[in-house]
Amino acid sequence: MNQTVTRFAPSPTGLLHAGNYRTAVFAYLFAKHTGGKFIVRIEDTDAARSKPEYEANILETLEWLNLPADALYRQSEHRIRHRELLEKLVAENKAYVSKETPKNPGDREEVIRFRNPGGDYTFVDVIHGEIKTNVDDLGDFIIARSFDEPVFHFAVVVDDADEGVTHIIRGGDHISNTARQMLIRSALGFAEPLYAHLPLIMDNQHKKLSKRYGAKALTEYRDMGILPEALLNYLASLGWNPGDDREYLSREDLSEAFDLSRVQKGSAIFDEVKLLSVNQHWMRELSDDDFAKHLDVGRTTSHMIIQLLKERAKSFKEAREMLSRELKCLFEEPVLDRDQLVAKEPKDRPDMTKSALESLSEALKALSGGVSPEVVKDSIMPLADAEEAKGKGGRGAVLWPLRYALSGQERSPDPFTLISILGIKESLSRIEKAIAILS
RNA sequence: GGCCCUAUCGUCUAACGGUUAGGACGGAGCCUUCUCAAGGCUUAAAUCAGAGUUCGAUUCUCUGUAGGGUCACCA
Repeated sequence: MNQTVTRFAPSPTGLLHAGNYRTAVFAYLFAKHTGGKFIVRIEDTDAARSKPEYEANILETLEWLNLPADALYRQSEHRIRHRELLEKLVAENKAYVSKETPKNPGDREEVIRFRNPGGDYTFVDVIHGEIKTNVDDLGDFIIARSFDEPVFHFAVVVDDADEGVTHIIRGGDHISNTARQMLIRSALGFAEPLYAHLPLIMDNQHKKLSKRYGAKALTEYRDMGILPEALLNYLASLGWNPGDDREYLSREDLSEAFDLSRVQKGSAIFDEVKLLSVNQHWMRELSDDDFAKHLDVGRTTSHMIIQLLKERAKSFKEAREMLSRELKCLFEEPVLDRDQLVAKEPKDRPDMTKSALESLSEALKALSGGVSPEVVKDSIMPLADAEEAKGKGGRGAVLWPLRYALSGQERSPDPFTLISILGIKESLSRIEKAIAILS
């Protein structure tokens, strides 16, 4: 029968954070799961604070997350309708124009107040069950600053009804707004929608995520190289689970499995460490081509280098940093330090390190062209094992100088992989230079 | 402070009223290993407290406690 309609209704008064978009994710997934529509409505009734660049950022982020809206509205486009209904309420004596003494700059001398009948009200929240409130101390609250300037509570009710929203999925911080919106709704004679108030997302101080306390704009996550799949997956897992042990769900998996009945009641803390680990998972799912595209560095990156990055990096930002730090030696010749080059065991025997490098060099000369790490390993390990058998310094007596000669780094990928990536010729040249230092 | 919401490992969470309370991230240890990373194995870690209902409560009820949200001519 009637199709579900959900909406995401952000106000363009700042950059939005994970908490905001988590509600968008849930509203979107619920709509998709039920074969319904997902509406985005920009709540720009506060002309003074609304900014076009914030609206642009919201739309850009939604596109990046790939949460396409079936319809896009701006609340300001509905002024005429709002005015019409405001006048209707006043004509019916359900609201009235009230003389005021302005308290703050910008306050009007005349506003429109709702005639509050008072009493107890109960509504059924899809997630929390029955929630009851007493509406007496709300008084005759303001619903518009003038006939052309409705206030949030009024505009939301009208727009949700006009746009046919069936499920109002929003943050739990709106629970206390629900009663007054129900009052307006029923005065207007609109049908009652279903409410689903999501648990809030908290920062590590256990406070509601907010711009003020440093919550990141979602675009910052994009800029640090988090994949939209990862953010979507992680956001969906905050306050919801698929009912089985799956941790990594694609957009399709999520739309398929998402249901309001498994939404958590308690708030959740946003954990960037876990987000990073989810991101690593999705980075590894990428093809080499897509990985290189996201990596977005000038140089070409081979399959093997991408493998190294997939093993290590949890974000593309981190991957780029690795390319200019521990993996730098793949692209430029390292500067070697003599003391570092000499094997730790046996101690202070540069002569032995030198002869080890010389035998390695000989062994490598037997190879040519493109060699896999396995081939390199096969030709080199016997030398290392022989050293170990002699009991002088173990494999490290051979492998450490080798790896250091190639990388100039205390930490790096293993020497077999390095040789395979660098090629025999370049590797031999680096080993020669290391031998020269020891001579 | 009033009103409202919530309560399982550090974090995200699972568990028809009956489980050795499970998984994931993070931590620790071991294996692998010249280093780093990855991988494999193992491990520590939780039902907020107190009553009640019940043969039996993580689960239902009440009280307390704690945390959070909200109290605008913002949304």
